[in-house]
Amino acid sequence: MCPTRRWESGVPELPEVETMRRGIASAVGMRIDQAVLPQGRLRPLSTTPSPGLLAKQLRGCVIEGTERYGKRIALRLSMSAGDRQKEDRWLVIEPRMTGLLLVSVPPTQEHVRLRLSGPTPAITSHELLFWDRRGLGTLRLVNAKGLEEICGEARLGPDALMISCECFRERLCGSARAVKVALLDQHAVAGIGNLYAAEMLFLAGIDPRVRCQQISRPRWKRLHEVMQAVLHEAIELEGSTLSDATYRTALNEPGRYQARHRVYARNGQPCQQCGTVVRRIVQAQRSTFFCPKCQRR
DNA sequence: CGTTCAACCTGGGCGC
DNA sequence: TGCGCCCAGGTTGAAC
Repeated sequence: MCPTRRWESGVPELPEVETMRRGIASAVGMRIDQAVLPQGRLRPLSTTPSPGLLAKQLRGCVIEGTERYGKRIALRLSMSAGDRQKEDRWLVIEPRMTGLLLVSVPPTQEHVRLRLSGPTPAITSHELLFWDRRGLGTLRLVNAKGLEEICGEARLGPDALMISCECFRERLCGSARAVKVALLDQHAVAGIGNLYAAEMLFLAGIDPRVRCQQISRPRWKRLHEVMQAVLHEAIELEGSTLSDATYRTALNEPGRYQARHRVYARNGQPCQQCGTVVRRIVQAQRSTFFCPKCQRR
């Protein structure tokens, strides 16, 4: 395998989505005066028949708060005063591969603002933008029951940042699957994607091919610790941006956790800990990166 | 139960 | 220089 090949993606996983959620805090308390949705994008709008209707339903709603469920963001919306009899709704945003949430940046002395059109979205004041280059992301407007159906525990496992060590182990330890594959299962634990799975397994010293059943209790404890440490550190550094075409913060800036990557996309390069060449294998049709010496069965 | 595969997409890398 | 194929990965759903 050519070591120079760039396995760069940098898609929104838990740290990136949490950074987006924190980044749009300025929109909380604001009313949606107008929603403009592109026609023919944002594919599976299962609970909202068309972008036009969704735009109509959003108009007048007040953004009351933001929540995150794994890799999804839910904006809690209340109806405007005239519609007070209606129940709260949630706009559930799933960025998937290339979805971005951006807020307008109040102009300051340091900014030169050029309003342009083209491949990047033009940002104007007091706007919240969802921009998705590849159009795989989804927006769904649901009530409390709908939120439970798509983000509840029947659908998503406990959030990786919140889950206790015991619960984490119990949900995974009986599985015959390779631990790397199991970590990506959002029904088991929500929020982990391909990049952070590789990083946490490296730090825990666990071979990604080991079956969950074969992992000892102390190693589950270690994995749980490094999982939460990695996710917290990645949130502090506002996520990972591996090429300028992918993830950005809500202020359209790159994340900084990529400087901390130990194995992801480093195949062919020496392990920073032992010098062994980092390997790339494929598990469940996804790239897995690991150090064959530091990570043991 | 677990896995494999295809589909949804675009843009960058690479072979020819 | 350029055409066309391959590939990244989150999620779903079907087939085995």
